Amino acid sequence: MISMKKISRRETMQRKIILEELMKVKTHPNANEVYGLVKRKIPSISFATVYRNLKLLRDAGKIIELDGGRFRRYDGNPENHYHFSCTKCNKMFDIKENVDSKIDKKISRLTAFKVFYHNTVFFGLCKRCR
Amino acid sequence: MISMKKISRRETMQRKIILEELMKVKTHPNANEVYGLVKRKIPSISFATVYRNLKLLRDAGKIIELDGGRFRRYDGNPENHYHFSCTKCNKMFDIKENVDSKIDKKISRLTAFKVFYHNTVFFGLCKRCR
DNA sequence: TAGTTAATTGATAATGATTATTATTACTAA
DNA sequence: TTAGTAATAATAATCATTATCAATTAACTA
Repeated sequence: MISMKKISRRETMQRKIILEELMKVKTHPNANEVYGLVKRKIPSISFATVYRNLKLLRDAGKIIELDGGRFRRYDGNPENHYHFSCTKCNKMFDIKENVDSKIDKKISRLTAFKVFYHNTVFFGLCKRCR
Repeated sequence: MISMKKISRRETMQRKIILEELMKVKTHPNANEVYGLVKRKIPSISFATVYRNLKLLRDAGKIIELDGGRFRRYDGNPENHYHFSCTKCNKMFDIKENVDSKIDKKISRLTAFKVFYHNTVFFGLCKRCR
C-alpha cells in the first residue's frame, strides 16, 4: 500500500496494538469500539490516543476510514474493496467484488488532482433489516 | 379495515427553496452553508428545518449526501457521479467520468441486501493544494 | 551508553455538527 | 368548519471528534 505522508514516526506500543486489533476483527468498529478493544491490552490508553492513531494509520494507508452514517468506521484491511452500510442498523459489511485498481490513477490523470485513495460505500438495508 | 398510515409529504416553501438553492450551486455546501443560502430567501428559516429537509430530500433520492471529511456535504444533482474531496482545503469537486449505473443492482443480487444508492469519493489534494 | 530532542501520550476541556424536543403553525381531507 | 397531523422555529441536548498541555518516551547522537 502507498504511504501518503512522509513519516518520521515512532513505533509506539499503542499504535502497534491499535493496528493489530483492527486487523483481527471482521467487523468495522468505530473509534469508540477500537478504544474498547485496545483497552483490554493497554488499560491505561486514552481516547485521544486512539483517535490520533487512527488518523495516522489512515494517512499511512494502513487502514481504511469509512463513512458509517453516524460516525466513522475503520477497516484493518487496507486493500480497496466495496462496503455496504445498513441505514437501519448502521452495521457495515465488506463486499467481495473486484474493484478497478487503476481508477485512482485514471482519476488523477483526468483531474490533475493527487489521489491518495477512494471509498465506495453502498447504502441500503442489510439482509436482516430489509 | 386497517387504515394504512399515509406517508404523504407536503410541499412546503422551505423544502422547495432548499432543493432549488442546492440545484443552483456548483459547489457542494454543507448544512450550514445551505442554511445561509436559504436564509436569504426565507429569513425566518431555522437550522433544524434545513437538516430535516436535507435528510428527507436525500431519502427521496433528490439530492446526494456525501462524506466531506469534517462534515456532510450535499449535491443537488442526484445523478450518480464521482466526487473528489481535498483533504487539505476540504473542498469537494465533481468528477466527470462515467459511472457504472448497473452496479447497485449487481451488488443487490450479489449480497441479498437492498441497495438504495452508493457514493464514491476520492480523497487527495486538489490542483491548488497539491 | 548517557544525554538530547521532538514525537507521543493521557487526561480532560472544548468544539461543533447533528439530533431531539416542544409548542405552534398550517396543510389536507372529510 | 373541523379534526388530524405534518412541518416549522427556536432551542436544548447529544456525542463524535479535536485541541490543549504537561509529562513521558522512542529514537537519534556524541
